[in-house]
Amino acid sequence: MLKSPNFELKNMSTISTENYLKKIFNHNKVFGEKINAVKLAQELSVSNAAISDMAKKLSKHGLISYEKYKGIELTDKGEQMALNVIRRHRLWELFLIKVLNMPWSEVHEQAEVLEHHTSEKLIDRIDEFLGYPDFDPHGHPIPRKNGSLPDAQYYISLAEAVEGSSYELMQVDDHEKKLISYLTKVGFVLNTRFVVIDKLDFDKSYTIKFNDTVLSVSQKISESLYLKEIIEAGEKNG
Amino acid sequence: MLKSPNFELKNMSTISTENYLKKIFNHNKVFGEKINAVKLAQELSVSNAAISDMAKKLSKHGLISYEKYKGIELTDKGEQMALNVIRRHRLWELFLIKVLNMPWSEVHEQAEVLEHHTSEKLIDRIDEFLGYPDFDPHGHPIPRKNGSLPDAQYYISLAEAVEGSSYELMQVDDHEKKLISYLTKVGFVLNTRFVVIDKLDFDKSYTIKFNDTVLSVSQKISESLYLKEIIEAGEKNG
DNA sequence: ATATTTTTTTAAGTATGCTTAATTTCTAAA
DNA sequence: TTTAGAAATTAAGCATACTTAAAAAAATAT
Ligand SMILES: [Mn+2]
Ligand SMILES: [Mn+2]
Ligand SMILES: [Mn+2]
Ligand SMILES: [Mn+2]
Repeated sequence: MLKSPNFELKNMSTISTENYLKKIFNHNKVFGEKINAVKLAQELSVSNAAISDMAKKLSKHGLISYEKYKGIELTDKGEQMALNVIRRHRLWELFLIKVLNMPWSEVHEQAEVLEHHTSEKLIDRIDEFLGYPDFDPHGHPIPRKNGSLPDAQYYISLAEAVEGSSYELMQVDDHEKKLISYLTKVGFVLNTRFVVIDKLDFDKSYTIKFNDTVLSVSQKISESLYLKEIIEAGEKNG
Repeated sequence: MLKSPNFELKNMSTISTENYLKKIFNHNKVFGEKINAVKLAQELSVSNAAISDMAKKLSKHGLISYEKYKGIELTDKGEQMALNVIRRHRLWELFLIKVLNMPWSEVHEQAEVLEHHTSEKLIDRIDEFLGYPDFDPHGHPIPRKNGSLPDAQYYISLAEAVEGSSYELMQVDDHEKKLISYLTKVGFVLNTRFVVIDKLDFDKSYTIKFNDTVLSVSQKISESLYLKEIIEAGEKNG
């Protein structure tokens, strides 16, 4: 009997593949289109050659469909796997913050690791412990056990906010550790309600007020903060 | 400038090395002597050649001292690393059981993975959450952050117990998932108090009674159960 | 239609951590 | 003290997941 050839269709769930699937999924979610190979390489900080290799493997295992020069897309199977990793990631994030009081700024990094090392039974326990939550601490929806996603909430970014209106901070991009540290330090955390006092054309910065704090927010930061407008009692939407 | 040679003295903390260090430490703890290479290979289910390779690496990094044909021993540095892994393992076990209600029988396996993927900050939070416990759910001491070990408690195994005496179940070997499932099923869990009713010379099995349950325990199982004798009020030890 | 640029693949090589098979080194028993 | 048998090492190879450099393929611009 011959030695088995390069690789048969086994598990195919490694840390690397899980991270590839997640990136492909997220790009599609955010931009509504397939990710192309060069972009994926940049996002994952690997060479184009690495993408080429990996794309072959993922295709062979039926996790992506890849037409070269056209982009990479998840199959249903690949999407289910991606959702599962994202589920583990977001449940961990919430758990680390809510239960273990880890700082908001450190939680993403640790979840990025734990997401690959968590059995189904363990993640179910965490889910149960948290009361089957729908959103993670950054406001992102947590995929359910069955693979469905809670209704996405479409927030506007602070960069789209209007002077004089009131908002609640609902979501923050979680990949910039320093940003999250900063927001925590100044007390501008999730669910904080604030008013936009001023919008400076000069540098596109915003001046906002929450509690008794007046804060100037640069354009760059304003693009990472997502808000829900607060309609005051008595006002009518329309 | 030349490409860096085979390997410089970098981190040297990988899943593999952590598991090697743990095994070396535990053997020494249990048997009071260095582990020899062949034994280590068996324990880790790898070939002797793999041990040879890895022993070279661990030595080069100052984590073990290895005299061939004489055995492998941890250096102080290696021992601190081992204790750290064991700390993470045991804290996770306790956390998974106490906080997340995972079944006793599944906890070891999951901890075996998580121990390699837990930042210092996270494990400190878990430690704090649990109130800086001294013992894990199998009765084993949990190394402290500073590397010290709570005073080991020396229990006797059921195989050494005496007919007619009362005991409390204090510790169970955690590597046999099936054993732990079984004990849980029959209700013979940690801290159960029981009386040894009978000791059969025929097959070295024990008959014990706890609550209203009478249980026959085979020799093999009896060797994995560790007990503390209960001195009844009024009795005197001596 | 042809040329340029971008995208993609191939080829060769690295590191980790294993394997089996062959060989060497050492211990211990006769 | 020779020697059989452990114990340990070396050699060659595999799998994963990367790298750089070179080549090929397709898209785009002229
Ligand atoms: Mn995150
Ligand atoms: Mn990750
Ligand atoms: Mn354990
Ligand atoms: Mn382990």
